[in-house]
Amino acid sequence: MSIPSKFTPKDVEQKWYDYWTANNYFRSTPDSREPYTIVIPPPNVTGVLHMGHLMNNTLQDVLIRRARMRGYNACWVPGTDHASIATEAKVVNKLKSQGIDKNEIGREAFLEHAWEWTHEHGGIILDQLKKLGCTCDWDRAKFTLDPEMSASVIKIFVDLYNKGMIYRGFRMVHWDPEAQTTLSDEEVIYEERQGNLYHIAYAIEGSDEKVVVATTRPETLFGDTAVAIHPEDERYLALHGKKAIVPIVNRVVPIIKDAYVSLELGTGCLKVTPAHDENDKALGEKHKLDVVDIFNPDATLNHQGLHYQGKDRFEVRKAVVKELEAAGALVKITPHVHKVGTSERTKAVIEPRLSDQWFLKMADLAKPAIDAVEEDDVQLVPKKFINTYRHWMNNIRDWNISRQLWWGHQIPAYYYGPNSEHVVVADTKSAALEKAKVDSGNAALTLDDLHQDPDVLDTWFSSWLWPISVFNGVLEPDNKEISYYYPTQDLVTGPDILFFWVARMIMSGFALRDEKPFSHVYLTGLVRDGQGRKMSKQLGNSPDAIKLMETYGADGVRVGLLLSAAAGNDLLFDENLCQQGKNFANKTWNAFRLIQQWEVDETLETCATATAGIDWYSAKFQQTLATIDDHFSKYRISDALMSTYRLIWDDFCSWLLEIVKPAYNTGIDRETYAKVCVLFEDNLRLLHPFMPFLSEELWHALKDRAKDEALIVSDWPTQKRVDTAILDQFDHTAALVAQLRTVRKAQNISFKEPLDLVETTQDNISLRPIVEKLVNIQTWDTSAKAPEQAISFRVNAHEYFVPVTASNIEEERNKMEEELAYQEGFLRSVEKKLTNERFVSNAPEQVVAIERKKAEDAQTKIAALKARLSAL
RNA sequence: GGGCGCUUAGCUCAGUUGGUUCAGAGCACCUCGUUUACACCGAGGGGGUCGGGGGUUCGAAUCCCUCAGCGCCCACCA
Repeated sequence: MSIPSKFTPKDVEQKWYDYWTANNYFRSTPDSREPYTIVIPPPNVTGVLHMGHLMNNTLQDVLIRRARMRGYNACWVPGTDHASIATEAKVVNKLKSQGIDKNEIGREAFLEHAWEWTHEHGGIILDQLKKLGCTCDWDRAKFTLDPEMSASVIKIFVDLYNKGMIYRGFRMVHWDPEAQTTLSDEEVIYEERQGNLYHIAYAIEGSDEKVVVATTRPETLFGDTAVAIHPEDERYLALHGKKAIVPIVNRVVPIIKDAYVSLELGTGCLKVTPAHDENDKALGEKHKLDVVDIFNPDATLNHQGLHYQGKDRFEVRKAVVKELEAAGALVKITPHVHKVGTSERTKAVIEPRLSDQWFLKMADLAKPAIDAVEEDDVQLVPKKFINTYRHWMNNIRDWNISRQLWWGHQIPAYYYGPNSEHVVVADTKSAALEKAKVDSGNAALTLDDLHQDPDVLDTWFSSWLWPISVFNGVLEPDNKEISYYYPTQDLVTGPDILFFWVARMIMSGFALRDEKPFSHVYLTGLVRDGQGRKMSKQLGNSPDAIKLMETYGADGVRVGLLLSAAAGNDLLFDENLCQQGKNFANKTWNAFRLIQQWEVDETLETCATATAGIDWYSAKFQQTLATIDDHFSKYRISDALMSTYRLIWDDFCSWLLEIVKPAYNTGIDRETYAKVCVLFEDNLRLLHPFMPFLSEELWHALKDRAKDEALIVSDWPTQKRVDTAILDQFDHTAALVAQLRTVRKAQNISFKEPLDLVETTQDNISLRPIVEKLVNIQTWDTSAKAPEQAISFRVNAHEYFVPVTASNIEEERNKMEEELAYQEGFLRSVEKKLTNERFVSNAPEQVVAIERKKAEDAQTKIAALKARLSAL
């Protein structure tokens, strides 16, 4: 026997992955089968595998593998995302470390660096997915900046612009001073922070009076162009019609009256900075106030900041407070907790800023996307996310899609005219020129007169087309691929990008194809550490995915992740679960070793024990298969795995193999051996989606089984009628075996010493040979006469006795008395219910009958116990 | 501030419509075990008044109210 007792994943993982690849098993092309499609949530091109990816992609692979086995044309489309802001930030940092400034080298040179970086780090993450066993159709791998993908993005922009859905607007937007770009609403994360409320006195023009405003941002006073009060605020009636003087800048500004101002908050008096606050901007427009922008793009102050020009906003805040204090204008500072918007990517504090940006109108897009989810055309798993989704969609705002970045799809808008005041939007610059000539009536325009908008599109503006663009459905809406694969079946992703991505894909699906992009959205939970903290690089609590796979094997890690991954529930990652996965691999491996070493003896007949065991397990398998299929249909993947786990570990290994196992030095009959092998193979089929490497290895290693196909493309078992009678019988048998083992243990009788068993009730169980073998029964007397000195126990309605010597009688008596007391108590409680008039008259007959039966049984037991006790 | 969700064994979680099969699973724990697949194992076992309180009902982990704790999403409030 040369098979090692431990399964070593390293030896087989690469081998089988190469084998699958060589045989093109992941490849999908349209054919007559029904498609089953998943598009991968494209990871950042320069990213590395983290726990979330492991989780996500394991789930997708499980679904894809099972679909493939069930005869679907399974297609899993992989790819990567250019991740505009994230990648650009990385490249900027890299250049900075080399002393290179992005703006000095210019756009083209910068993009060269970005591409270099992309080629250097790009695709690593896809290779890591291969290690995990992911069966993506790699020939289909897409990158959001691929020419075809980019052309799709540009075409959609142009189309939507022509339909009037994309417009350019001067708006207050979220500005990330670190990345120096605008962000969409979704990219801003609000954090609660401890700050201060600064009470500052503004002088009233032509008087010695002062008015006190409260602000969290004193540094913005340079942009103040008004002071606002509530028109009916009795405290400030005297201020009506007066003007205030902004300290430090000594700007005279009007005191405006607006009901927007709250009487309760702060001092009831508000400084108005239209350039740097959305509400103030609204006030400013209403009251025709000046707009004074005080910031540079990096959030240092510009010339409006006077002597603070060039200094950072937070530095200025402190300095301004000091200056105000020195001038006696600072009334007081009170602690104040407020929400601060930060950039999702750079974590920088967001600055509201007025600027020209491109927006996509969302309201009309949202309608069909809301209906689809409401009507379950697109199912969210788990369902609870529907509330969040609905709320967001119903309150959707226009999407700011332009970014002041270079890495991405440059907006196909071209400006011309003396002050670049005219704009045309077209797929190409030359097309734009033709349009501009028509628009302007100036045929003399040349390409040099046109200047393309320097901004790029939000990364999600390419991602939202993903399920369509990966099949080239934008450029060729009727091509064979998109017609066949779209809509896809399942999408597996995290709830953190429900709005960023999922909702927008649903919208684009209906907008572009009048059809949902997928039928189910499986939203995984966040992977957290043992203390419930989010896994992150900063905390250093995220295990190295590759190392994890090296330690536990890819199969072990897959199992470890899946075991505690109910949809939508955060999962507290615990390496012990990977260990459990590894142990399970080893257990299955050893089941194989056992079967493998059996020698077939052609002279042997099939014995009754083996037949009973195989009949039972066949039924058990069918029953479990139905359970597993049901779990899958409800996307309860970890339950499906747990059912598989218990089927193999408990039912197959602990019961069936022990039942059919031949005695030492004897062979096994041909039929039993063959049947066990078939059952083992069926187990492997169920196991394969979860543990692809181990199962494929064993599938091929099983002796005497000629196979011309790989497990990965074998058939998922089909459900047959379940023989429930044999399952009931087995439950009885298993309970009897357990009882007899307990007796052995209690009486300290070794397994080698055969037991005699007496039963007073006629036991017709057909699985009796199993009991005889597993607990070594010598005689089984059904004479219905209880022996004098014996241990007794019941299994269901049957009473059994094991004759013993006098030594343990006293213990047995105590046990019986305890049992008697329990049964009498139980009987009392049931009778109490039955004598309750209201219960008997109100409860359904069936329920009452059950209680009556319980009482009857208890009475029988009590009578028997009393008889036994007196006989002892 | 608004909305949603969670609280069941030491840990992570199942518990569909209130009622046989409802108080469960896995891990952990305890006891015993070299019977030649596996100690990454086997056999057996202990453990929860289902967050607190109240209500509806013949009957509640399950429905209602309330309190407490936790989490998530949304919101421009100085």
